[in-house]
Amino acid sequence: MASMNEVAKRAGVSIATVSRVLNNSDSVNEATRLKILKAIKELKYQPSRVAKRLRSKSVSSNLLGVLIPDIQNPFYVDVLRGIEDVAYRNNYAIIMCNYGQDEKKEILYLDILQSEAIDGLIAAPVNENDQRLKNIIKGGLPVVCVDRGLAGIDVDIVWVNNEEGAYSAVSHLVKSGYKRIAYISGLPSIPSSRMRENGYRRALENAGLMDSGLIKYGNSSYASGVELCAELLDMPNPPDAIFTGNNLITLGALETIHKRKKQIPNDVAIVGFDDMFWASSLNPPLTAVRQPAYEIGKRAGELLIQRITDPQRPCIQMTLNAELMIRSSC
Amino acid sequence: MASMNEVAKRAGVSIATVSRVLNNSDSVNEATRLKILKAIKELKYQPSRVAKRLRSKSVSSNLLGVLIPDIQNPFYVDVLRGIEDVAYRNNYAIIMCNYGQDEKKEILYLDILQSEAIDGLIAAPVNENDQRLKNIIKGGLPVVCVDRGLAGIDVDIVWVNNEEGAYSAVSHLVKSGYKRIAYISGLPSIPSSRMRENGYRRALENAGLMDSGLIKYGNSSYASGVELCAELLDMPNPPDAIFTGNNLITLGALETIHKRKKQIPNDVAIVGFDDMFWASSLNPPLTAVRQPAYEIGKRAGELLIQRITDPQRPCIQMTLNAELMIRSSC
DNA sequence: TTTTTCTATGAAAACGTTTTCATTTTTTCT
DNA sequence: AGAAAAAATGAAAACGTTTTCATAGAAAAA
Repeated sequence: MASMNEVAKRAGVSIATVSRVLNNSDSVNEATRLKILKAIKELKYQPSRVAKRLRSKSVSSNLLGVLIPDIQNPFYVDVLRGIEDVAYRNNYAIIMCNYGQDEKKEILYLDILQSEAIDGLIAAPVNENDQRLKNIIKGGLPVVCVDRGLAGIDVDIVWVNNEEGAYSAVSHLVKSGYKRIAYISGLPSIPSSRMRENGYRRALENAGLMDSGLIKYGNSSYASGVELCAELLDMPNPPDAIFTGNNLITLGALETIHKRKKQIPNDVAIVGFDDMFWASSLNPPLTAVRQPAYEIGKRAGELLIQRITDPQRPCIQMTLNAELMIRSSC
Repeated sequence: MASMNEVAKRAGVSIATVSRVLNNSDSVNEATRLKILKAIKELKYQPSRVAKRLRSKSVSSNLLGVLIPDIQNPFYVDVLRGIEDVAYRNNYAIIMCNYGQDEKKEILYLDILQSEAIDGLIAAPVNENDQRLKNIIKGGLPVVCVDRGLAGIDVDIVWVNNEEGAYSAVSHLVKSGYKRIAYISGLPSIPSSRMRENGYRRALENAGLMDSGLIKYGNSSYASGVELCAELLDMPNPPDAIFTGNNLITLGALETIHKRKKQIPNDVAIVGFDDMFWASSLNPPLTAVRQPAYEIGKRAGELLIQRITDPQRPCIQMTLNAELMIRSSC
């Protein structure tokens, strides 16, 4: 790879001038500009983003970090797509960090990201007390949270109204006549799990149907959906409907229900948090709370780039709408 | 962030010595080693991966590129997971590049990756003649291909036997008595699309059932599955079974079939290339050719790290097994 | 014409490492 | 004891940029 030095030599100028035309930061004579451009083309010169990043904290080095708990969850894949679209449009590359809801791994990734001198970070933190991330934010790195907030610190965030989304889903079950409505929760340490539980509780308490014995807490995984759904179905008095706390839990629960040859919604109804684009091809077509995942990612990306260019901008909490997609699983 | 200089000062040594204990590359007195370690701890010093990368081409700077055509395709998500697992275990960070099967975007990402001075690259190239990628390989960057090969150049690759996988799937349809078996292909410029078509043809020719009018070519997307399946169903003499070229096409085709209230497999059977972990919860449980996607990623990651440490190692073509998962969609 | 202001450019420092080379001190060998 | 070898360390260059500072010449103002 040709370096700036070689370009400078070939054009018969100093690297300073080359840098100037590259960033057209300063006045340079048109003739020399052309010479330099020519040399650049001839040498197929590509500036080193690494050197640029090392040299100047001030100027953007065009690297973003994305820290997510579970790439296997289609929700985060869509968020990532949204981020990637805006990143690419702005010539940012993305370091993707999938920490698997493992706090140790999250910390290590945060260290790596700092060490890589990223310009900004989009993160769904392991929980709302994530001290390491808070410190990083205090340290001045532009950060936007997605899906999960951070307690006691001002930070940009893009998410949906989880409580409201859960409330509408469970209310819909209530209206449909279900009486024993269970909730398979994700990790309670994750704020969204608790917000969704709150919505679930509110709906059931309004209807006088609340029964804490019908709440199962898991670790947000597919496997947890499989197992906890089995536990529910094994109860002496099993639920007649299940509200699942996320995508993967939903698919796990479906797996169990089908394995047991139960009919949906006759034997047991199900509505999930998180829609999937193939939800209408599931058996049966799944009723689900749709989060605008792609848009969450896109908005987060936009906010981040804004913050990078203007670190003083006041923080924004952007709450998008969650929408109940009614199909035939309840 | 503390730099090596500050550590050196606090420990009362030169940066050279600090570097030496960090990489324990050279003999250093135990007492000074301890002093330095203490200073590092006190300052919470983290070496800059950027500076490291800039300085030494020779030593690994622990950054990998992953270039994939479509992050929305669950197959690539699993491949990515596999890569990420081994990358993380080896302290590599990953720059994720999702080029959306867009050649321009792929080239731009390749430029960026070079400019970021990555240590190695795992790529599913846009097609087998990808000149830019070939040049990069010739330039000496360690590269491993996944899922898609490269013509006329020796390169590590991990994939499955697409021809064989397709053959077994279509043979199964034949054995089940279907006579008019269609194929919805992905982009023909992608080698795997053609390999799968070859397997499809071989199975049908063996059975004397080949009819080129039953092949539809699309762009590998969900939307293409939706549309081309509709075209097939609209034929005066529609197929009684459909073999779909990938994950997304399968889901798109299912969507169309359901929208038209056709019964699977009575009205039309379907078997897809690419399994999904929720395939048994689809309507009906989907028969599909399973690629060991996670393992493909994992193996590719391992091969890449091997190649980074030993660039001379002869190239390996690793062909994993594709397995037909028989469920009830045919 | 003389002074002042621009315009155009280069030299050199800085970013944070690794690595080579040189030097001093210590150890080991005759 | 003297020579040779080994151990421990530092100075400085290098990686490829950006950016500050200085300066020469040209244009504009006096």
